[in-house]
Amino acid sequence: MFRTHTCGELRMDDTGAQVTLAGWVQTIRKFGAIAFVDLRDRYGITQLVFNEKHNAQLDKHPLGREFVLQIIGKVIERTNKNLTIPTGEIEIDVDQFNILNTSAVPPFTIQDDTDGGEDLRMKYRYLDLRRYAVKKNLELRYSVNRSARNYLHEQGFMDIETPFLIKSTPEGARDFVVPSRMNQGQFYALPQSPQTFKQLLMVSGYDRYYQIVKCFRDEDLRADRQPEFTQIDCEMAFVEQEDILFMFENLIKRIFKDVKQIEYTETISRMTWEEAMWQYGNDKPDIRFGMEILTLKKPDTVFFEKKDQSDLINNAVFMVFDGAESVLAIAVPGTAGYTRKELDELTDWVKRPQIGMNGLAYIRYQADGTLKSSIDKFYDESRLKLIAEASKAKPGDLVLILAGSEERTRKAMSELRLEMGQRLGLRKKDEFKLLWVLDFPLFEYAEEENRWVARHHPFTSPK
RNA sequence: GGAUCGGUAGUUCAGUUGGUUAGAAUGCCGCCCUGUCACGGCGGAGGUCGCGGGUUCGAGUCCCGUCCGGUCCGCCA
Repeated sequence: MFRTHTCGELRMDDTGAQVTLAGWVQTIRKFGAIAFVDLRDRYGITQLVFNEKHNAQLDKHPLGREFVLQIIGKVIERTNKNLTIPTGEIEIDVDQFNILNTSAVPPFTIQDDTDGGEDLRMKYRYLDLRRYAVKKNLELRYSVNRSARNYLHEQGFMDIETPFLIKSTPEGARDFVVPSRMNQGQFYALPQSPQTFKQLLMVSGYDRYYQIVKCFRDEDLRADRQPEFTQIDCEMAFVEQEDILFMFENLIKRIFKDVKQIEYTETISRMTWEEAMWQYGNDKPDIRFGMEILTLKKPDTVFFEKKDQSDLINNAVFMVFDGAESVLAIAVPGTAGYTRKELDELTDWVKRPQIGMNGLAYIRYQADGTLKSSIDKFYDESRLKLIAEASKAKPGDLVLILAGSEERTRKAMSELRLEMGQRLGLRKKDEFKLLWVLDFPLFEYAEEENRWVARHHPFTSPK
């Protein structure tokens, strides 16, 4: 047998057994005549012990990191146990070893906290994939995939493959294109999603379809966005909105349960796209903390139906607010004591090109109930108090105000809110809250056309 | 396409106002070490400071150009 066990499975119960292992050399620790070698494979790490009897062979063929070895030896109990790894109570007293392949010195360390930058790790992807942290990510992905497939299968969904070389079906993004050999000068497009095919399937009566499928969009990258990505694509026929929400709410809960052993029992809360943008300036808001946005001013043209509170800031002859399309505020709890230096630093933060604001106004709602602000010249204390209270500030809180164009200001305020939430430790990594943002367009009856028409939000509205 | 930050040892980075021989950590090599597991100790090698031009007595440092990479905007949903 090439190997009798993996490098992750031997335990105290196996002591005394003769085993054959194969794997990669993780590290070598030499002590005069004896040497410890950590042997790694996909399943774990097992410590090997080499001693004097191997010296002659090792002098001739020294080992190095990432050499591939096959060894035969006996499982023995360690005198010094390492309880931080599952195989840490045993080691292999090596009898014979065979160098299957040597290795050049790797350009970065094969460890969780590798010293390699991203570029280098991508260049040597086959080395990066050996790292535990990367392996963990692939395992997580596989686990989510399996859980979703199991659930959808149980719910009667059918996995149906759809073509990749297709006729261009414009969806908004640029198509990736593949030249056709048979039809010179003509091209296939790669699908931006299986949209038209799944509609075809619905028409044909395949009323529950799913596919975990690659999609291609020839657009520029972002840190969290790639031109090629995978989505869980589903379609149901003969259903209402509630049926769909129920089905996929349970899909998400199932994935959390299968993958992370987390029972998410509460009903997933819901919010319309409009509410999300109004309260948080973001279509994927972090609702683990408050600090909701107060709209002091908004342009008439904007999508929102709610009214702004412009009466709170009007008639002050303050050009920054008067000349701005939108004025937004948030109340940051317990930070009225921020020093001038801290506020200047925050101002610089919103002026960064990534945020792109011209400045930041603030109101300190001090613990004693008095108010101080950077806009004292334009608003007396009673008006400041009205603004602060409209933003739900309490004594001890700090109100931050941004002004500018609607789109940029709302986006900047969303970023500022997240940043302040981060600084105050309100965005706890181990806490999560699921939320439906229902961004499906609302429908309106158009008299003149005698039909229902979708009221799109800005992202899907035609140019 | 635009803005912005970066590029120095195998790797991750520091390098002051332009000034002597460009440093640290880690990795690598050698010697020592029989219980390590981030082993330890001693010693050593390792540099086209992305590239091209300019300013200067003198450039890793300043200026111009160019290439590459990150982030954001545009774009995408």
